Amino acid sequence: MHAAVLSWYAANARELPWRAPDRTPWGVLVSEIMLQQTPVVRVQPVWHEWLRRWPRPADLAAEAPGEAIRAWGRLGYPRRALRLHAAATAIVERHDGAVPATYDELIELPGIGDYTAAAVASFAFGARHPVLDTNVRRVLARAVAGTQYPPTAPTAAERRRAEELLPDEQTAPTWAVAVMELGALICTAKTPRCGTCPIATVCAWRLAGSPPDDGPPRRGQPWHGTDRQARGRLLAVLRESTDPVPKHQLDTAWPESIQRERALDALVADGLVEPLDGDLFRLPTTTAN
DNA sequence: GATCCGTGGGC
DNA sequence: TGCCCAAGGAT
Repeated sequence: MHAAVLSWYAANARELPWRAPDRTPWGVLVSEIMLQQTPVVRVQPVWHEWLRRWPRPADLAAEAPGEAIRAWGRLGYPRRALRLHAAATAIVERHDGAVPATYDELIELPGIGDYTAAAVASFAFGARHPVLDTNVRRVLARAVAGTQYPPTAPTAAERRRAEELLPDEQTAPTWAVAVMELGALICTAKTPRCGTCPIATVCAWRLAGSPPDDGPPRRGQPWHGTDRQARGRLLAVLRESTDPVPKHQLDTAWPESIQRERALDALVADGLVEPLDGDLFRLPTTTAN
């Protein structure tokens, strides 16, 4: 299975800037945060702008956190921008401005969990570490476990599987990115392209006749009318303005007042919005808390 | 462990 | 047309 996946990757890998030979660990870290729950096509232009503007962690750390939120644009989940700014600050304070190379150091940074720590250690520093993202989990669920989808949350069995499949340190990072790419391009969630899959002949799910998922139905999250939508509307107004925005202008962004106030309070509590005297609001100029 | 947290494209 | 999904993390 390894040889088939690795040769497929060598022939089919997308050319992405965070995979280029001249990439930096910082560029890899920024890409991993941006790619959390956000498709590659939307990340690319923003990534270029960030790396042009803030080529090193210290460059971002020197900015107001609100600038990170503004430059985040419409990637979604803007808390990621805030945490990336906090991570840059921590990198300057704890690591002399250099992105740390080990999983244990990386996972201590804000906004970096198991996946991102493993991915940065692996892709930026060549470490041997299981990288369990949604793509890898789906590929292993099908190819090895024989199920259409992985469990809702990563399990010990999945980790053991990923560990067992991990090749030597020389190959581990390429293996990780290759399986991810296979999941992204071929072994997709909805309509897998089994006809062009390099491991279709050994895929347990395929060999079992591609049985449908027998787990509980995966529930989609509601959107219209939610606090999340309201927060998005409010923050969009603030991103558009470099000047403080009067509250009555925010009121036009969401019609329902109770929910609007709750969302605005939550944004302030999260440190994404800074309240000023005189019913004015803006993106944060200083770190909250 | 369940919830919450944005956004937009594809089918 | 909605619904599903996209390199998760924090609480």
